[in-house]
Amino acid sequence: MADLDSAFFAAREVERGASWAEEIQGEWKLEETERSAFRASLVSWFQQQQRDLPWRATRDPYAIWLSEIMLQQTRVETVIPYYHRFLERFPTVRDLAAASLEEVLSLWSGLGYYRRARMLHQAAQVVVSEHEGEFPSTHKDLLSLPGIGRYTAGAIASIAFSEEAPLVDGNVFRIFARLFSLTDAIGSKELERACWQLAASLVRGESPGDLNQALMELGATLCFPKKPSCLLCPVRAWCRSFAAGTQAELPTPKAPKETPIWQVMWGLFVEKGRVLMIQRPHAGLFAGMWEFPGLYRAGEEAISAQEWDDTLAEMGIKAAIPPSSAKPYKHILTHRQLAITTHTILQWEKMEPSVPFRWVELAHLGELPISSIVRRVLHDLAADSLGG
DNA sequence: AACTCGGGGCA
DNA sequence: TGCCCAGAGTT
Repeated sequence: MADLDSAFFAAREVERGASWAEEIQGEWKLEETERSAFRASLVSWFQQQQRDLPWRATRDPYAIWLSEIMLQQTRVETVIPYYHRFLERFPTVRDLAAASLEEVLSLWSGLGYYRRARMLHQAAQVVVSEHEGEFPSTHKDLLSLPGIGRYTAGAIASIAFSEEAPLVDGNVFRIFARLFSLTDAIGSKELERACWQLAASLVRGESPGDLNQALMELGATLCFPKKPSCLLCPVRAWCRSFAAGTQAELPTPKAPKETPIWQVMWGLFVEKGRVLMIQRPHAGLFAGMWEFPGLYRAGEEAISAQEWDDTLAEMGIKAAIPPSSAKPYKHILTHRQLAITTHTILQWEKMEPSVPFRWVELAHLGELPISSIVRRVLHDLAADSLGG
């Protein structure tokens, strides 16, 4: 394949790409002719090859905003069904602002990073109360909304309002690292500064939204983290790491972080086809989401019967029989691993929960804000209850 | 600057 | 299993 690459790729193009990249690395400055040629190649490719994604069929800033919030740290394929459900239920920002937080969290259920849904809801209410329902149209005003940071403001401003606002996401970090052979690690201040500066220098010109989306599209469809498809790349003539054959080694990965193990024990209190659920605090992990009475604790060793009893007693619950029918689950998060044990409990002595609680029918539990792992446990419980 | 915050898809 | 994904807010 390396031979095919070199045969396919003209030496003249390599030299041209290398000199352009050196110039960038030296002074963060490009000749406008080179910049224009790069933009033209990239945007032309994007306009011909772009994927048919739902949020590209609209010019509604509200819909574009919704898609960008959902796409934060979340893959396109995961977002698509959520995007359709949200727009169907909340066609306008006023509909979203008028909804309850619980309903918004319920529709967000399973998508993760639930603070996004809270801030989405808050931002919708700000748009209605302070902007008369008209979505802010400038990068500066967008930044002031909850949940809209540097990237999302750039995305909405450029895509929905054609503002020359730069944007850098995970794709763009990777592309610039390869294009300019930037060896600083992902997550480093040096790489971040360099990439935002490069993005700002490139977004000048016509169709800034297409330029920004083209960069991300390139990362998503060709410039993969592993095994990039350089033969199909519209801008490989400018790619310094392709010329050097080092594209597979970039970007430099960040040092892996530890993911400590947490023990979780949940009691599935079942009565008449219903299960007892409690609501988590409105901040922190799974904020405001519903789950089961129990406890979380850091560490490798299993939760003891004493810890279990004490925790349940504080909640105002006392089981009549010790936990039995233990069922283990493993749930991996970005920054911790949950070793979960569930116990189905059919009898109890005391049931006066001191925290927000509900008895939820196993038959229909789609209305409740729950995490993905809680959904899985409930699904298993329903299957076990109905099956035997 | 480091940490917190989900979940899933893929080699 | 490890990596990483159209990041933002808090400390």
